[in-house]
Amino acid sequence: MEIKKLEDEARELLRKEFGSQAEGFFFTQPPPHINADLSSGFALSAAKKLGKNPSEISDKISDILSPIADCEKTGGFLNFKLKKSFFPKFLDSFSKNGYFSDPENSKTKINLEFVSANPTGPMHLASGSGASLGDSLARIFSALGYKVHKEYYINNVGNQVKMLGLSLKARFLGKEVPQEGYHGEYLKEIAASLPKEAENWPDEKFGRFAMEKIIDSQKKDMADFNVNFDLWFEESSLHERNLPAQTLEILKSKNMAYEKDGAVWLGLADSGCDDKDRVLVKSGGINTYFLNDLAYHRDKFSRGFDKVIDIWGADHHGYIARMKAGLEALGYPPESFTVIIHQLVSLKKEGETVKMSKRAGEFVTLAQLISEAGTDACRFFFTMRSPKTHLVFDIDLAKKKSNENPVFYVQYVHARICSIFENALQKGLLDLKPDWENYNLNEDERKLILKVLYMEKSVLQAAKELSPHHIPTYLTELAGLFHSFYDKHKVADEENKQSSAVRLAIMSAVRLAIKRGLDMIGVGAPERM
RNA sequence: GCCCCCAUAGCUUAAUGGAUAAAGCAACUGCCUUCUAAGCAGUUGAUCCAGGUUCGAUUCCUGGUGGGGGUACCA
Repeated sequence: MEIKKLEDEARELLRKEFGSQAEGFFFTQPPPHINADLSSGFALSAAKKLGKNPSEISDKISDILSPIADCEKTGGFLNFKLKKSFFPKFLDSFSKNGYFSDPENSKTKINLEFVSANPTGPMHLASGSGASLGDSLARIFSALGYKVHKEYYINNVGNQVKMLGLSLKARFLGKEVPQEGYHGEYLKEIAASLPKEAENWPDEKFGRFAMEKIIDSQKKDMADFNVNFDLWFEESSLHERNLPAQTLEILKSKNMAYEKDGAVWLGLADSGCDDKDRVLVKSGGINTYFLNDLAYHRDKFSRGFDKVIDIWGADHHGYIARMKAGLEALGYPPESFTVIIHQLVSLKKEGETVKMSKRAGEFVTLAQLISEAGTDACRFFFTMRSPKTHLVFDIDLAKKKSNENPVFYVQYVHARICSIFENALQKGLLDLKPDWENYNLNEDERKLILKVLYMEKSVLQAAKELSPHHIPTYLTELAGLFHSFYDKHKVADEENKQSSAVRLAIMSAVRLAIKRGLDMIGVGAPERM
């Protein structure tokens, strides 16, 4: 990552003058009206701490960094122009595989759990939102060199399975589905696929049958959505290994758990970790979901992950304090467990906001959405938004006017550049070597290269904030620059081999940036559109 | 009641405390004999309110207003 290298170099040089304050130095992208390659507000921000005036600091920096770039003061800001030799060096470096990868990161093993929808019905919009977020984050972390493991938790034990079985049985027998059962149409279809001898089945077998069918369809949905998990973890495997009971023993041995009113509680209120104590085992002797969840997360840590990240919908945010506190009680440092909350998706259909509830049976499934709008458009649409935004998904817009989705604007760049290279091949321009020393980049060429250079900022920011939306934002900006460039400048031009060679090198980098960016959000880069 | 999230253009959304707030859609005006018009160039248009911190606030803090979510011996 070349900006990072430049910053490291700069800090090294600045350390002699500014000591540890130099660590706060970094480059930013200059605003559009400033004609520069890199900017820094360091002189302004460090002035107070250093006890010097910004102008004085700027002069020093300008001197010190002159081996790297030419510096100019504008107000309190420093604006740099990179040396000519930087550009071919950067393009070459960018073209290498693993450009964003840092060997240091490969030491960190990350477990990312997301979606984990209940196996009681088809996936719907919220699952799509969680899947886009989780999978994109995993891809971004991988690109940065981290070891990432994607996991899906299947809650295949408990009362909901029983209810599912009873609901299926009722459908099978043509009877009324229980009030608190599952009323969706999908159980009718599953009932139709039951064998005849099912009339003699015990209730549990109906539950298992329904769940298997549903899990299969969920796996298919995820595959269709370009999301592939490393592990589909079944809750039942926790119980087979007696892990919840072991977890409870550990908590008891640490004097964190106590009995009251016939139930077992985890003491959290006294420590201030949570606002009240929470039940681990109900008075009937049944584990709460909380205890099973603690056991599950203990299992994740025992598999050797340094960082465990969960992605939950906003309706579970009240659960965070409890989980964090519980894991801390089990001895895991708080920073090793992170929960990302993504806001709920509401649905707009024919101008009205539709409430989604599985039990009411009224929802738009992910499968429907994929078949109507396409995986690429859906994933781009979901990933464009920050997880914090309360997304209103307009289903009619997604269906009817899918070509308004910016994903096509970005993909079109890839297709167009592929076309340019085909054209260049026909004209025999592909073997030309750019003569960088004798070529002066025009403003548009320079801007385009710089935009590719700045891609690392977006990738790093997405990873740091656990927010992949910086990638689509970046890609849309890069696409804008490209389309404008394309319209203005001919790339494969037999009349001008010198510029052709340089521009083809630039196009190659732009195409790669688009390809890598789309790949980070699980979207395809078509060669033709 | 208490806790969490959000409020930017007509709509959907961007903007590590920085410089003239950025896109898409919608509306309007132009541009295909030239590497794909799923495109380009241009016009109109925005930071909920009141204080505070700061050289500098859309961004941080406090208090409002409005929306969403949570406050289970449910899963």
